[in-house]
Amino acid sequence: MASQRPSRVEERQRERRRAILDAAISLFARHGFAETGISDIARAAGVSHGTVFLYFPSKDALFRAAVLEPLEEFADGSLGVMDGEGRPLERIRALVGEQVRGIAAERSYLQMVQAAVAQAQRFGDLAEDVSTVIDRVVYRLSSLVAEGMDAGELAPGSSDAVAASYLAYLNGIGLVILDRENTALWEHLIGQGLRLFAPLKGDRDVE
Amino acid sequence: MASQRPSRVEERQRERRRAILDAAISLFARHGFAETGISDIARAAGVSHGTVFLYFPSKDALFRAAVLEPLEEFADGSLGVMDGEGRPLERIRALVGEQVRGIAAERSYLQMVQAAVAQAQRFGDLAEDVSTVIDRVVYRLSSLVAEGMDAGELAPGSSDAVAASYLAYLNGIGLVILDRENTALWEHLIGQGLRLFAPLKGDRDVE
Amino acid sequence: MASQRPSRVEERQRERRRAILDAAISLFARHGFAETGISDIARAAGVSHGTVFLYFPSKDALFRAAVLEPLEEFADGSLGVMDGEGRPLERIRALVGEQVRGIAAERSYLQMVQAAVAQAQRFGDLAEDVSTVIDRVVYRLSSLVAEGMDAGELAPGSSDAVAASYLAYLNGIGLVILDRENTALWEHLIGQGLRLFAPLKGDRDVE
Amino acid sequence: MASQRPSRVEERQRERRRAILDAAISLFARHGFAETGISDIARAAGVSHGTVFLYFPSKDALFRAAVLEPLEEFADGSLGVMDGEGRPLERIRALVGEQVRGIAAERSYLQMVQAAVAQAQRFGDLAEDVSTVIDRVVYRLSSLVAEGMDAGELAPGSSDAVAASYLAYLNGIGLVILDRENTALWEHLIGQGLRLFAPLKGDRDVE
DNA sequence: GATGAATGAGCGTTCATTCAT
DNA sequence: GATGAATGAACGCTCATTCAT
Repeated sequence: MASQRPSRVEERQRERRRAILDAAISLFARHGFAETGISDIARAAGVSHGTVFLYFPSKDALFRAAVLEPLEEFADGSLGVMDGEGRPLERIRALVGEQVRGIAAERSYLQMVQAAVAQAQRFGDLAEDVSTVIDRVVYRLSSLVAEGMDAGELAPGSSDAVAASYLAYLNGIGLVILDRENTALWEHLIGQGLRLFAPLKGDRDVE
Repeated sequence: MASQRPSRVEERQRERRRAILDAAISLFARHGFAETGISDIARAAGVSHGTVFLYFPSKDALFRAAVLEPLEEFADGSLGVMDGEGRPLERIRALVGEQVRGIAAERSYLQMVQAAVAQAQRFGDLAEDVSTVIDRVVYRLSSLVAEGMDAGELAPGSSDAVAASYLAYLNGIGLVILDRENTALWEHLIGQGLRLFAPLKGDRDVE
Repeated sequence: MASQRPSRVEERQRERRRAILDAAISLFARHGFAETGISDIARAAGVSHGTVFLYFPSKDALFRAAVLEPLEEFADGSLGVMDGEGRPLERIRALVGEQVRGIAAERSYLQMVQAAVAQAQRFGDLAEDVSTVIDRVVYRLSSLVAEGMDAGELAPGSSDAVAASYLAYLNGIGLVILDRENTALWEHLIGQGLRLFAPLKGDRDVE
Repeated sequence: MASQRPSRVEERQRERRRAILDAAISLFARHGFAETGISDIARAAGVSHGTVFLYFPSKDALFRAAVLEPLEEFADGSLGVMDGEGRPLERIRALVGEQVRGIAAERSYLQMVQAAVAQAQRFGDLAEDVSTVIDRVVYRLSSLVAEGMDAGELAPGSSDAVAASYLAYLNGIGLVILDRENTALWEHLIGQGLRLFAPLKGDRDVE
């Protein structure tokens, strides 16, 4: 069947789509939607600007894909960590450490997502779709937090609020802490992130 | 003297400038810089588009004012609370409560500031000026936190990291918590914000 | 009668009109019609831009006056020389010497007149009026040349063509000889101008 | 090879460039730089106004080309005649006859060149480039005149001044003699032009 | 009479999108 | 499928002109 072994043509097409999308993510993120031209993206992807429209029906659709695809990868990665092994607090520590360290490199991408959400009307369902993806992560995190509370590893409280506040914190540091090189600071920020989960004394072997 | 009582003309001009600036803040914040036309702002302010250029020399300058002027008000308010009376933790509690409750209404404004900072090159000194204003607040907060640590009200640690993480958190919840109506959640978010300061047991009479 | 002794107000008004017109001549000549703003003229004349419209009904009308008034002075001066005393060739020599030396300073004014004539449709009757003034000079010069021919001072021929060619030459050197400082060249240009009149041998005591 | 025979596309592009440039020359010359809109040129050339910017990067660049390209053709033609065969005076006669007859059709083009030179600061190097092209012609003419003087065909004097005065005269008649139809006058103007070279008696078989 | 704030038509230029090749 | 020439809507900004003060 054609669907089983992708022909060389299909492969080439996937590559081109990927090249265009990667260029779009990088440029939209760094310069914003309006300040990025289709021609800039085409040049960065090594195709003619006409070709971009073969793979994406409009600039808006390309932006949509540039926002959603990395977000889904982020969500999948996070769910993977949370579904991993170990006691709840261990998994939370792993999650926070990985995400805080990772977020420092993503300021411009985060900014693009914010812009997309901020202009919900302009970009149609995009904001909703972003929320859906993020909610999946928050929801899973909330249940992990609840587990930790039940196990006596975390101070009791609203697991939903804890999960939401952590996601907000993660975004916040990614967006406003501009000093990317100060690694001591970023290690402190991991500890600060953990404080939002209020781990109980006995477990405090870190920070 | 003429300089003591502003003439009717001067008053009218101040009003118009204000109307234009308010319209600009609202529209830039909701739709972004590039997606907002001078004509849109003029229409919203009830003036002709030519008039906008009587009050601001360019779209960039208007954007600059739209970003900086509210930011300075925010900074002044925050410094006022931190310089108030009471023990350090009391003042921190007052600050967090006020700011978290206030930030819910400012998502789109925050988004505009983020956009300005994200495109530092595009907007020249604006990003720097934003940082300068914010740093004033962070710096003051850091010294207040240090005071609290010394007084034994807060767990010891890096007061700079605490201050920075709180500002990031504040931004983060403003930007990503879209559910503005859920007041129970927002009250929880105040508590979560306080956790970043790690107040010591004895003082925990709230939440 | 009011018309006999101009009141102080009327005098002031004449002065202002003059100041505006002088500024307009200078600026239109140096920068062209479209590149000169009413505000530039007002500033140079020391009045507000609104005042310009009290003295001239429109920018076009101001341009018209800026072109015609100096032209009329030029014509009056030329006619004065031609109506002076002496034999025809003497008067022609005086005219050429004076005009060639004078034209070097008027390049930008000449350019403005050319622009006005070139855009006849745009500036309504202005081109016609310019022609009328110039024709008065050419006509008088032609009759002076005819006199000189009859007197045997100039080679016989079409006095109209001689007069027209001289006026064209005068304009031409004013417009294209950019080297204003080279006085030796300009003295030669006087001699070249006289050649257009073909003075007969016996009279050649100059150059 | 593709490079040998221009493809249909290349041909079409050359045509379009030509159409735009011709329209620009005509309109800039008749209405001036500022008074001519890109849209006017596009309409006259039968393309959309966006297309103009595919062929010329800016209005200024288009103006530059509109001024320089015909000037270079004029210079090449003139040099061709001066480098031709025959004794110096014969070649000068040929040059004057051809150029005077030709200049009658070029008033508006000349006016455009004048405007460009007059606003040297505005148009940057354009004025310089115009001078460079014209100087080539003046320089060659001066050496031809010197040849004629040495050969005893022309009255002795400053060959530079003669060449400069002739070029000025040519410009002058092109600009100020508006009566394009009066062919008798134009024939006289050829004779007047020759007078600037002061051909010596023996050769005077014309006029 | 003199001012300058206000207007809005019009400009040069960009760029997403279409389509003939 | 891939290209890039062509289009035209939309933008920021200027400035002649009007008119309330």
